[in-house]
Amino acid sequence: MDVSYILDQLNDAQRDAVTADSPGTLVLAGAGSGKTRVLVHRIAWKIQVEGLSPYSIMAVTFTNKAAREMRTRIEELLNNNVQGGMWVGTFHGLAHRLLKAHASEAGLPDNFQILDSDDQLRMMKRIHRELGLDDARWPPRQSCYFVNGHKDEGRRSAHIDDPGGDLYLQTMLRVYRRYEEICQQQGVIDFAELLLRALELWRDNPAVLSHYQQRFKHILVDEFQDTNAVQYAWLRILAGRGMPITAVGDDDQSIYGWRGARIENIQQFSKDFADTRIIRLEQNYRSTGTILSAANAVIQHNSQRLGKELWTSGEDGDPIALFAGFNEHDEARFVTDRIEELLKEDYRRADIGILYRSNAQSRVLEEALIRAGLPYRIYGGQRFYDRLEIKNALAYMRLIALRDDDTAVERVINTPTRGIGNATVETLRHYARDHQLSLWKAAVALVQSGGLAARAGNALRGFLSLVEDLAEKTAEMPLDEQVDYVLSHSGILDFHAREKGEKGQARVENLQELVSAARSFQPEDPEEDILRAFLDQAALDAGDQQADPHEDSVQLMTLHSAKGLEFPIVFMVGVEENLFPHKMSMDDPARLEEERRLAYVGITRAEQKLFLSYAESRRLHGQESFNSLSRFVREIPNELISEVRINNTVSRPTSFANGNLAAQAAAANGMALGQRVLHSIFGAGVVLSFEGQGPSARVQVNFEDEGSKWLVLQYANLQLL
DNA sequence: GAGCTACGTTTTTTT
DNA sequence: AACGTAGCTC
Repeated sequence: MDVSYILDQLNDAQRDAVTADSPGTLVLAGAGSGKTRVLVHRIAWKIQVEGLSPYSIMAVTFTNKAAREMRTRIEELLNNNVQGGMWVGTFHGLAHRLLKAHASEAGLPDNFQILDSDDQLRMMKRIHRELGLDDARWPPRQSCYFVNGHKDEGRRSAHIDDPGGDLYLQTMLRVYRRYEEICQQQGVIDFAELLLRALELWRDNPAVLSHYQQRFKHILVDEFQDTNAVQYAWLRILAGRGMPITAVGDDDQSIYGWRGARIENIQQFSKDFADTRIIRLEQNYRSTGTILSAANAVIQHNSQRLGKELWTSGEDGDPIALFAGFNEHDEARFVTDRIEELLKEDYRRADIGILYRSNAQSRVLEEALIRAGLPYRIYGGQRFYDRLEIKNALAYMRLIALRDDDTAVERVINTPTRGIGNATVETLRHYARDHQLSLWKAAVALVQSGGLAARAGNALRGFLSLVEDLAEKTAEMPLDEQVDYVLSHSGILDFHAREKGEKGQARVENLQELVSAARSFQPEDPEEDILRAFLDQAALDAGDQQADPHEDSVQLMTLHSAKGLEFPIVFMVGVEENLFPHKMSMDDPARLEEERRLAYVGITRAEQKLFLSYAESRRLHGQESFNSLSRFVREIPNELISEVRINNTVSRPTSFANGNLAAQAAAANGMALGQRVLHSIFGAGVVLSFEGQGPSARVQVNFEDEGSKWLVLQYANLQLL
């Protein structure tokens, strides 16, 4: 068979990585070095050349998007559907699949449900109330961090040492225990639990483990630097007896340490998996030589690296542009001005990415883009399935599937309002706690025993029969009709329609969108209960975060969400000390290195042109701060950078450290930045910037009607207002 | 049950 | 600054 198509068009290192037959293979894939390509071609190689059955291959990713992309590209390359039976999915997705197949061995009910982060937080709030913890002193969110943090490290409450007299640990431990108890009682599991249970399933059931050890002949793991302790242990236990494993990752792009990812895993790999071969992909096909030199220079300042240097056979390209704005508005205006120029040069809006460290920075940029009439799209933000109205609707669906789901009961027992007030719910909670029952069972018991006032009892009975009725009437319906029926008969649709303003309208539209989602939903396994599959998907899949890719628009996102993407033009904004690196990360060397990796990720997103900008003064969270240029920019060699001046001429930077020079110069000339002034011809405006002194002193004024202009102070005759 | 006010929060995000 | 939430009142 001719398999040259698998190796054609690959460079030597890529070819090595695709064909390596070592038991352990660690591919250190630099940014833009063709990582996904190598993974996909390696799978094709295993199937077509080594003769592995797709059934015996497992490929793990972190996001559903990455999993989908891998599937599609395998399909394209192999030109048919030979991937049937292959396990391709996220860690969470595969763990879920495993637990469904072995629910009883894993100690779960057959119809267990997934608790997403929002559900988890609500559950935690209930536990705090039950344990009499004051939310002000004990924030429920912190308890979630505590529980998740320990689960990510593989520790259950029973594994945590006696905290002795430490009140904080004592309390957290009580919360953790109770949380575990309640989840078990209700048959719900959170995201971290999904992974931990899957690990324990294999650890404690040798027969189950051995089944999968015999089945799989090769494991491939994407973004290995993002694995946490439990994911790593899960892979180790499966591959334990010499199953070949390929890990692909980049230690320089590890940016999720704060949520449990352990960069050490990639360093540990060659020690834990026998005869590991390390292959480096260093040739970059994305960026210009200048951009790569900058990226290499920055990342070199990190210790603890496996070592890698990106190179390209392409052009050096343009220097990196650096702009110092007077404040964040000035910075935003620079960005939109530049975008308008670029659009005249044949770039499309979608070619442009604006990257920032924190979400709060987007607002000013958005305002500037709107003012300039530039369509934009923000990545990330709230998931479709996290919206209030959608969660309400899904809560009814969840109750149809599993009545014991307390989170769902709490959410909709009085939504829409049906006269079940707080007092009734509180009685219910007590009864449930005292009798170790779910809220649903407690409600049934209370209604039957008549232990409630007549009005409350009737209202509660109404809720119970509503849910029973929904379940009964929709049992035989196709999924979308079922959703539609639930929306209208639960009263949720009317409830949200009655909300005033555009909010209600938007919510109704989202609910209608939920019906369409149900209509086009295709379960992976047609045998499975479709409602359950739909609910699982809602919990595990973020849905399409980037709505409508058809409209040509500028792309805004955090540096974190930019990982894996690329743009011909990149603006990295807010490159200031305290913001980037973020001040929360500055005193810990390890976290500072993670910030630097984030800078590396940002720089390497750019294909042709990279713009860096910062604001000498920035208002954030209502606080004005004056920050100097980010150390990461100072780590880029000067000759790669050209400083952009406000009048759009370009020159070499004189000094980087002059954070507030303009303000000082202005003050020396009796002006202040931000000062309102009047010009005899141009009218009123605000002083934006200042430079020079004596007869050459120039001032930049943003006039209300004329826009911003540089004027020689001596001749401008400005009147202070 | 709606509307008001006071208060807390605000790094990064997936599953 | 801006937004969400909790708790209060009518």
